Amino acid sequence: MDFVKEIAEMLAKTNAGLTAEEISGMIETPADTKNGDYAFPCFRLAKTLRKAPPLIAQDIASQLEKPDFVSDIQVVNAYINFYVNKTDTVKSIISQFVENGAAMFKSSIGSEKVICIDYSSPNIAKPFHVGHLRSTVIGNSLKNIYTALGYKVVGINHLGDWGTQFGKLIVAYKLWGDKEAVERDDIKELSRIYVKFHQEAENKPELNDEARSWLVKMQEGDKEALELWQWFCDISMKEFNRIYDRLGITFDSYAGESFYNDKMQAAVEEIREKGLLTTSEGAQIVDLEAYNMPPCLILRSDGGTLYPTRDISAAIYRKKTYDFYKCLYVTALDQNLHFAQWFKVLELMGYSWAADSLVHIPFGLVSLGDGKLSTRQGHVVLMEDILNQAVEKALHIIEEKNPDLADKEKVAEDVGIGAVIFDDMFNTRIKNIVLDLDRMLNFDGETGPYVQYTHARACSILKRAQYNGVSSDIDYSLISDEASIALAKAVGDMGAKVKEAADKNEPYIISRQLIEICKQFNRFYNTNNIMQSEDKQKQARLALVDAAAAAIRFGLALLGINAPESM
RNA sequence: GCACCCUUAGCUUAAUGGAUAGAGCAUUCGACUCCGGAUCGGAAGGUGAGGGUUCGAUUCCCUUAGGGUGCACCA
Repeated sequence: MDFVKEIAEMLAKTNAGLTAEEISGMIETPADTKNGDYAFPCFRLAKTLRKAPPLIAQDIASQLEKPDFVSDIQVVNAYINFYVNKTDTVKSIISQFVENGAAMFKSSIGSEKVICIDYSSPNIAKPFHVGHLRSTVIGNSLKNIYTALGYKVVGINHLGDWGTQFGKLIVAYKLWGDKEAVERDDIKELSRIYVKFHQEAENKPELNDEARSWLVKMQEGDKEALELWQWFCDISMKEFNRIYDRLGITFDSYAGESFYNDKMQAAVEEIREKGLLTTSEGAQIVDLEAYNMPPCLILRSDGGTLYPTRDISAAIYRKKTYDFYKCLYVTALDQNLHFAQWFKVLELMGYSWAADSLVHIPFGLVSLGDGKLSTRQGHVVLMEDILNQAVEKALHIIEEKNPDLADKEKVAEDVGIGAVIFDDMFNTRIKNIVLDLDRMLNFDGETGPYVQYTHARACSILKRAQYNGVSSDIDYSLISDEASIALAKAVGDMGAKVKEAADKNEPYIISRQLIEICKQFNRFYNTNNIMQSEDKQKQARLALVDAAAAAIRFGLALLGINAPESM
């Protein structure tokens, strides 16, 4: 039963002068349950009804006839507060779970519309460092969230597999590289010589010229250049895949920058044909002064392509290939201007879809506290090191608290990595993050391990009770204490939170709801002894535990975090 | 210089324009002879500044201070 709808229809019959839909949008859920389950604020009616809001509330309330599912209606100042019967609240949630299982948190509102999500997109031949974590996990979570809402999602890893860094790398490899060392230490060795290149190039600018000429050779299809390029790509992908495997992340497309090499010319021609291209300081640009933005550079003065050229080509290609409803770009906030510029260029090209279907999903900067991460200066923290430390700590805690646990390594992996992922998506994306290992590896309070622990507890009860599925005849009236009701409501809210997370493109909405469910579960757990309750009541409580565990598992899965049954 | 983002408790932060600004960490006091103490309960600690719009502003607008970022041939 949709309580909001029922209440709205009831209110629409009074002299409030609003339709049920309008009222529906005005109904609030009070932060404090003392104020009821639903509330209707009457402030806005003051203008049309020409009366003080508290009097309006009194007046409207007096016209209401209390339906069965409402236990009480109270007027507090300008609010009309509705209290839903506890049994009806619990029943409406658990019966949904009995009927649909975790599918109750999903939806089909996406109706199979296609959403492309461009995320992770690391640069080949550079180490996968903590700076790549955010795009990777946020993008992956959005993919899961949209999928749960019935969208068809295409996850795209737009690899940085072309460009000047390869020219530099080839020069560096030819000067200081060692095949065996590269094969042994793979990307670390590549990274070492890449950093060395930048150090040496400061005093020997001719190295940069050499790098450019190698890039030209790559573009001309030179055999040696392309073989080295392919080799670097293979080495990098091996490392990236190792990390993606650990994070449980997959992609539907790996079409990166090199994929668009033969597609950019057409895009450039199209921009030129549409009369948008002008020459400035030797380069080909699209002037955006009319939109209060600096010009968008399309071609370098030497004719080379640039970042916007590639993104424009890719967007056109993706629209043609996938006919997306939306295309999301999960990249750092500092690329704001870049996206605004090339989105505008596409719009000026006459692609009307560009304005509302291309969306930049920015997130805040990750720093070490003493400056920006920089591959060139070798100032990085490797993703793998962070993951290893987290897993190591998890294993240590398991040895301490639960030494007899089966599959310790696997569980430590789930918990350690869960902690890192959860920490990254606990707050709004836009916040800058100063890397703080103590915080990331803290397993107490509002953290991933807390959520996993709560889930393990719930599983443990179900296991002890030899619970196998809910029976259909549950006496919902046996669940009536405040903690149980609050837990049921937190579980029941998960579906709406998934929609909210998609609307805002904010996975933290899911993290926060998980914390809410767990908090309520632990409160419920501490105030009700489930195993020792009388049989009928035990059955009802077990159903609630089952629903809570399913909701937690579902939410963690949306974030890309595993939920072990014991830990 | 121009543009974008951020500012809430010692720290990290939440709040579709609504009721007493909600949490976690740290600090401190407590809680199973009982389902997992990676837990739970309590205490203490508050919106950078100034205007405006509104019945009502942490939220919207303007000014201002502090911090971060971007702005031509890197991505």
